[in-house]
Amino acid sequence: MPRKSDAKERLTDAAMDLMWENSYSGTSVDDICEKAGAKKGSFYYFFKSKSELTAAALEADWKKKKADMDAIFSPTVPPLERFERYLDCVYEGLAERQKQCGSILGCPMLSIGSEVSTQDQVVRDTVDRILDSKINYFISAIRDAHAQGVIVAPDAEAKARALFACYHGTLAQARIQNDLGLIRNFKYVAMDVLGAKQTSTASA
Amino acid sequence: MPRKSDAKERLTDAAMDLMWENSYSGTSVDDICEKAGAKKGSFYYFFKSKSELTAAALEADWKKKKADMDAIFSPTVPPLERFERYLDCVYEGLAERQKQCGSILGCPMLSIGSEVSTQDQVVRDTVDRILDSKINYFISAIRDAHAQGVIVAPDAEAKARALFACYHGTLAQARIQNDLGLIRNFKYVAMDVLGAKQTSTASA
DNA sequence: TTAATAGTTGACTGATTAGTAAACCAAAGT
DNA sequence: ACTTTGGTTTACTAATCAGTCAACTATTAA
Repeated sequence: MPRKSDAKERLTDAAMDLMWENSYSGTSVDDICEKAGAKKGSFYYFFKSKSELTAAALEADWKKKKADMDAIFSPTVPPLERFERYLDCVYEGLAERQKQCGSILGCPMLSIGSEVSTQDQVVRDTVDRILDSKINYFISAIRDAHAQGVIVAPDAEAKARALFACYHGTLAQARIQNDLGLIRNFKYVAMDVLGAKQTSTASA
Repeated sequence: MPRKSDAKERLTDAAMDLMWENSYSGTSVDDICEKAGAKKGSFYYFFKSKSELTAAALEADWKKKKADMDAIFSPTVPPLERFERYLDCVYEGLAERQKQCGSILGCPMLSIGSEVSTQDQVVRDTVDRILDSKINYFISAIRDAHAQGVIVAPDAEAKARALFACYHGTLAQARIQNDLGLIRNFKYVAMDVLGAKQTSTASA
């Protein structure tokens, strides 16, 4: 067997990075190749189109994040604390990224998904499926919280969808206004939406 | 004075239409010109760049919508009913548009704003300002509702921001999933987020 | 009627776009 | 040593991109 390469991973990483910061249409194959330190020939050796690379990049990104989510949303941690930890984690990540590029970037899944939804069925389906996986963390945490009587949410799925929407809307606004404070504050908004009595972290 | 033209308006209309359905980067000046029935020379006679045209298009779009919002959020209508009417109106608009192009398009301000935020300061500022105007309708409706004792929201602005985020998040998800039902259902989610006891329209 | 004004047109850059194809190269198995 | 496998590289399309410019034309006020 001949030499093996990590160029494929470098390409998906570069793609995620650029598309997160800019956008799908605003990121060219040449940009991706340059950032990945690969030539265009290599790009099309691994992927048959920009669309397919994007789907692969989103998938790879999710795979990494999923591991963290599994830990954060572990049934061993109290349900409302799962949200607190998750939101802290998101905050940290976005704050870190802001230091590098100067901007709050929001949720790549939502930005990219929203952009391509009318134009690229392959990418859209990928995003759709990933978001669907993601919301399940919310649903079971809410179900557990309800079962433990710490919130009232007979329809856990509906509540999860509301929170999910609120979360994504906040990230989008934080991106537009480049305001990290919106995300910092969201922990309290989330508890309010969930109808939780104030927990360890006090609200304003 | 020589002949006067409506080409400028045709161009901003076409731009909004295309960018709403697709995206900023995904919409070319040539596309806009073709849809508007104008030549590129005319485009650059009226606007000095694609970026400036976009800002003008968003501004013109907002000017039209603002008139409707003023009517819907009139202090003469009961505060919670303002939201119901507004959300019905949004629903109608998106459903209509879906018939034409087959897709739920969400909120153009948010999609475009989110896309260009890291790349185009002129457009970003425009979006930022418009969103800021828009949230004021929410704030005063919530303030009125609180004053009338129909909801409990001592911090009207915070509540408005939460609802605003939830609203935008829902529109974005509806776009990604191409699911009008999310918007249909949002009226009830909104009332829940506001903490309103069930009004005329019953919830699920 | 004429000249200034307001807008239109088409032909043109030069850069960038996604994608292709063939030559090339390095390692590992035989 | 040599061939197969897995990957890289260079050079290339043909289309599209934002933006320019000079020539043209329709209107109207004087």
